[in-house]
Amino acid sequence: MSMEQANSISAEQELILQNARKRVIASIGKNMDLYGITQSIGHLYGMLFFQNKPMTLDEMGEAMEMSKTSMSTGVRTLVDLKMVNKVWEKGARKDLYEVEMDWFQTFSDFFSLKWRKALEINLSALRKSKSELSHLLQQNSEDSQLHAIVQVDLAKIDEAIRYYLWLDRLIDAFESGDIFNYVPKDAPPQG
Amino acid sequence: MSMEQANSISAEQELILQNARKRVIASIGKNMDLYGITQSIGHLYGMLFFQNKPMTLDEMGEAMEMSKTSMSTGVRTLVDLKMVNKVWEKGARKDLYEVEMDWFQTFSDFFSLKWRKALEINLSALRKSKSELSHLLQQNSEDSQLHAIVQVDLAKIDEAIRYYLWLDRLIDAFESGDIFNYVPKDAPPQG
DNA sequence: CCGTTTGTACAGAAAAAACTGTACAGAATA
DNA sequence: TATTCTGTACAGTTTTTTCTGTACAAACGG
Repeated sequence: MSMEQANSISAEQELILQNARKRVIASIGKNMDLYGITQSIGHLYGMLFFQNKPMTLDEMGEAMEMSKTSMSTGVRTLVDLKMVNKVWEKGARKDLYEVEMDWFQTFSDFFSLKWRKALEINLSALRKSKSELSHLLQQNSEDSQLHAIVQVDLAKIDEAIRYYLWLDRLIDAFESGDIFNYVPKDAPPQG
Repeated sequence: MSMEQANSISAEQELILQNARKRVIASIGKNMDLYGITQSIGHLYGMLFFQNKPMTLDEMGEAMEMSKTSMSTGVRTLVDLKMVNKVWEKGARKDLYEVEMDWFQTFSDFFSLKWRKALEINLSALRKSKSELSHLLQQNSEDSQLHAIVQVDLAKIDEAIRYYLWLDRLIDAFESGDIFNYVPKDAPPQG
């Protein structure tokens, strides 16, 4: 993988710089699966992270030694996750992309997008099932045998709903930035 | 997938109950990829969730219509994530497993395990690279050309470290339970 | 309006992962 | 100790995902 760099520094210095970058890029790329992202897309992200100017698909393909098609799909995934932004430049023929450098924001956006979506789907299923089971009990209110069985499921469902409502408020705290009132961006002086 | 259930309720009632369960199980299974878990393991988890007693590998295999080998590896993944607990029962020949029903705990454990691990690896890489680049600057303190280039990378690395230190404290808040002081498990009465 | 250029859809190839059956080591039982 | 039983390692198969090259539609330039 070759990177843009003014050749105004010595080859030895360049090597040290590139090694320092490579270590971070590899580390980021490997751990990006937490975001549901492929290792190679994670690598692309890491590479973009150290780029000091927006990049085109062709440039990415060259840097990653991969096809432009892969860069297109990869960068779209990153844009969807708001980890990378499309940049507008006057009279630019090609699309340009750069990473969102505010990682606090990236973290919040990721949770808003992915976790909230999962939460909503699960909550919806839980409520629908809860409703059905409640109905079942209502319509057989004298059947204590049935009651005993269904009540166990209902209790589990209620507890699950309780958890998801909490998760919803947690994500709210991320979205609003309130979380930084509780856990400040910078550690308060210890004492 | 067949489930244990005393046949003390009518077939019609049984059907309603099973459908209510299936909906929730399918929903949970689908969204479990956020935990880096395969859909079928997610399905296994959901199935276990509605089981009212600990289960053996053979029972799981029958319920999931899958091989015991898959159950073995699947349940181990879930145990590693602390989503499922191994249960000891007097004189039981086979291993027994049941889901951890405290989802607040499950959430915290997941972040402790996965996110903290990623955090530590990345932080380590960042610090190593930071150290190397700082050295490089120190040893060429008069080279303003080099300084300009490396300083940009160092600024990015410092900001990334700042983010990870915050994430570390956030996970601390999950682990200690402090997070529930900020975002209570139950919504306070609105007003 | 015609000729380029750019990003992506799509189909096929390559790579990775999930799943299974067999075989076996270690634990439990007698 | 011998016997039975349970969980998992491993190799092979199937399924899924990733990646690429080609082809083309939309955008842009002249």
